[in-house]
Amino acid sequence: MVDPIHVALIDDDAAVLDSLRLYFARNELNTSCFNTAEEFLAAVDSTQFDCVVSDVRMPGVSGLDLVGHLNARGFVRPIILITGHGDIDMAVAAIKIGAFDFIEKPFDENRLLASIRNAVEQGRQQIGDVAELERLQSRFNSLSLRQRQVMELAVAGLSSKEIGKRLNISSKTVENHRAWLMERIGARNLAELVRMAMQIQLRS
Amino acid sequence: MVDPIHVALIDDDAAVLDSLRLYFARNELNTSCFNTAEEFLAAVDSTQFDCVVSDVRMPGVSGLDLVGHLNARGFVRPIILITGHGDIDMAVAAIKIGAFDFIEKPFDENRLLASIRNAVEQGRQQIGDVAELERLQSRFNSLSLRQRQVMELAVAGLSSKEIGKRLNISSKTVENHRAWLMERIGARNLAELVRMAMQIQLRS
DNA sequence: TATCATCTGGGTATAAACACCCAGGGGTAA
DNA sequence: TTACCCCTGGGTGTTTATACCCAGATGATA
Repeated sequence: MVDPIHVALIDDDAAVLDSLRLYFARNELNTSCFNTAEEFLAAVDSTQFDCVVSDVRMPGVSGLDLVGHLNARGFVRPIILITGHGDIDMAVAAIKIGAFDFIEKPFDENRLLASIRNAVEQGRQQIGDVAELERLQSRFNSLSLRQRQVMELAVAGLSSKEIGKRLNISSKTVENHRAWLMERIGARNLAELVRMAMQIQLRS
Repeated sequence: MVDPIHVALIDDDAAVLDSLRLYFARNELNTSCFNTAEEFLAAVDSTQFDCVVSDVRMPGVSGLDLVGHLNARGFVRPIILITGHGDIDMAVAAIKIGAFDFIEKPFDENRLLASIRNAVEQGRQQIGDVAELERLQSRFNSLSLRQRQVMELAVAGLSSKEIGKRLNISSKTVENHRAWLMERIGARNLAELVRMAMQIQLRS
């Protein structure tokens, strides 16, 4: 068996919430229900969800707004939007800003279930990449200011001597920083360091 | 003034074709019309378009299929789909496979025009990147087999000595290849070489 | 045939990277 | 005060990289 799937379900209509939760439960989905996007946003950091299913039309923060907020927070789990009164423009806007799917009510419950399973499968793949990247980012963040400066210039292709001139320190000191930062960030050679810098989108 | 915009317009309905061409002409858009996606696909390599506007429902290759075909060919210009009988699922599918926009008929012609201008602006930006990348790719392709092999291993972080062991040649020969390929591909140091390798997605 | 690119390997010298070591000064927190 | 981390700079020796030079063998092409 795979890991249990945990779905965040958001809808201001309690009847929809109940009915979908029941359906999800029958299909081995673990569900957390929220009446508003705000409630969900308050809880999202403290719980691990595999997928978000949200209504579009809700008082306050709409489903579309929710996608924007989650993007801004760096929330990488897939978001499926459902709506009873959606139009094509809305659907296009939703997908463009990164919603995983946009489904019109009334819908075949199996259609939603299939989309969720799809979303979770794809989402879990990229979760691994994101986690890897976050570990890298935290290693980078643990570098001292000087080490970061030296890294940026080294990655730009400058020699220790050139870096020393830029930073007004001796090339020897640069070599020291260089060795320390390579060890800290876990790069075994310059090529690895450059790849790491590109992955965290290090810009001068 | 900016460069004139050249739009490829595809629809099996001659009336739509004529009416849109007129409207485009009045708005300083250069238009090439096609009755089928097949006709367009036959002409696409010999002409430079800034943007594609295509109907979805057409005999033969549909607008959705067209997006797939163009993606497969590496065609990077934005594609706007228009349709008279579209539904949300279709719109979602279109955007997911990379269509720039999906507009329902009847539509406000200004809405289409705005989307085209948007598309062209965004498209032209990435065209520059793509052209740059193609120049890089062609420089890489001009490398000899040995040079490519040495580049791959150098980019992986191996020293000339290690590369020599892998390829069963002397480290001295590797150094020669290394210098030659750096000059050819235009890399001034290892860091640049690694970045180039990542851009062309060089895999071992 | 002659030329050109490529692959091969060497020589030689300088520059740079790398791996260790050392120590003083400064700030911060237990 | 002590301990810790950071920045600074140096010493020393080894390993690589880089930049030139050289030339023979090979294969394709004009």
